[in-house]
Amino acid sequence: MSPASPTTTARGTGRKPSARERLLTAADELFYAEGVHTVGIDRIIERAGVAKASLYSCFGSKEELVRAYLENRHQIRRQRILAGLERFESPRDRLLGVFDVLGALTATPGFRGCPFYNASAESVAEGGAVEQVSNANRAWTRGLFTELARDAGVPDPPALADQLMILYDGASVGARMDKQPGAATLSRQMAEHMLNAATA
Amino acid sequence: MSPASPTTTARGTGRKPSARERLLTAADELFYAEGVHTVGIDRIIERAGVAKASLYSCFGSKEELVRAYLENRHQIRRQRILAGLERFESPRDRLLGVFDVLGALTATPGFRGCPFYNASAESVAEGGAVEQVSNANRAWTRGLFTELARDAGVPDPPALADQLMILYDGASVGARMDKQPGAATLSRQMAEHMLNAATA
DNA sequence: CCGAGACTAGACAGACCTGTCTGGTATCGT
DNA sequence: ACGATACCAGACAGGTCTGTCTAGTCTCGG
Repeated sequence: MSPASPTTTARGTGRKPSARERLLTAADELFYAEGVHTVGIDRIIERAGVAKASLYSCFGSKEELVRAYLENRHQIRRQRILAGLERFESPRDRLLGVFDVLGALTATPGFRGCPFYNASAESVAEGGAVEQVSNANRAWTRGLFTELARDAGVPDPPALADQLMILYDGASVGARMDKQPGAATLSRQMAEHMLNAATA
Repeated sequence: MSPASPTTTARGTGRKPSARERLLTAADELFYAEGVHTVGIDRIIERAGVAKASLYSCFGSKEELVRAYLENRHQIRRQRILAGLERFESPRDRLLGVFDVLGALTATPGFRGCPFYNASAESVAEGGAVEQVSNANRAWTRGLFTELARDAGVPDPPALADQLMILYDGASVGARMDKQPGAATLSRQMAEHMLNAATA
């Protein structure tokens, strides 16, 4: 099924971006900015400067391209969060630091909400690629919160993780709909509050 | 969600639902279940048992039909929240009661998240009908929270309203993505917590 | 009875969609 | 030199989309 796919970096170690890489970056920009359903194949291959046959040779179908787009987003977010957490030392700061990263994320120009939720709102298929990757990303985030809560010495880490998920989602939605990144700092304060309540 | 939608220009309001009403209920069901972009005009007129010319005679364009769908949703949600709040007497219970209504909402079969956010995630237009109605609905919800917070004697009502918006959004997203309505009761607990913190 | 308004049925145009296919070009390892 | 591989350019098929248009039916007030 996978046609010998060098997932991230193709051959020449950063020299010329391969068709697959150009396709993926073009898809990332367009899909996130306008939605996976709205953007057609032609728009993507035009921006990537790639022939249509190459797209179908690399990905097989549009749905698989959408899956690759979301998986790429997942990996990037994962790395960004983990990298952002490195500067904190205490488990408590690391837990709250997730909301700092989210705050930086929502403040970037072109922020348009959670790509997984956005794609999910457009998708029709019940168990399709969108739902799979969304669930995986969600499970990872919840697992991270649980782990960080455990490190912070919280008595019931999964319970706090559920609360933090609500704050995380709420901040993401608020930043998109209200077009102001204040929601993230607010949710950070609320997370701190819930953390204090959970440890006390 | 709720059938029996009173439309604005319904003529006799007597017995047979007019073409406009049938159109609106069909659009409501299909748009919410599958997305405003995914569902085409043909699906709607087929379900409504209405000719295509009647649709364009009533609404003029698909975008206006989407606007009517969202405005209808806004009115219904507004009435449902206000009706659900009547049984509470103390301002404090009324404020938290919003999350009870949300909990009942997310527990209904076929719940698929916030219709405004879903439509917004699909829409391309920047200042189109979707964005207008979404902003109106959002402003109303925030205003309601602010008013209820003021009634509850909170020192800074808008600040608490912003926090409650995050919880409200987070519960809506969580209930949709995790397919379980537990997020609403959880967010209610968190709202109670923030309310206590704000009054203290 | 008659005419206006609401409605139905469906063909049609023009655009866009995904996906396939043919054919041509360039680069690279051997 | 030579094949393999990767890639580009674009025509094409078959479908769906919104929106318009013609033509006929039904109902009701005056």
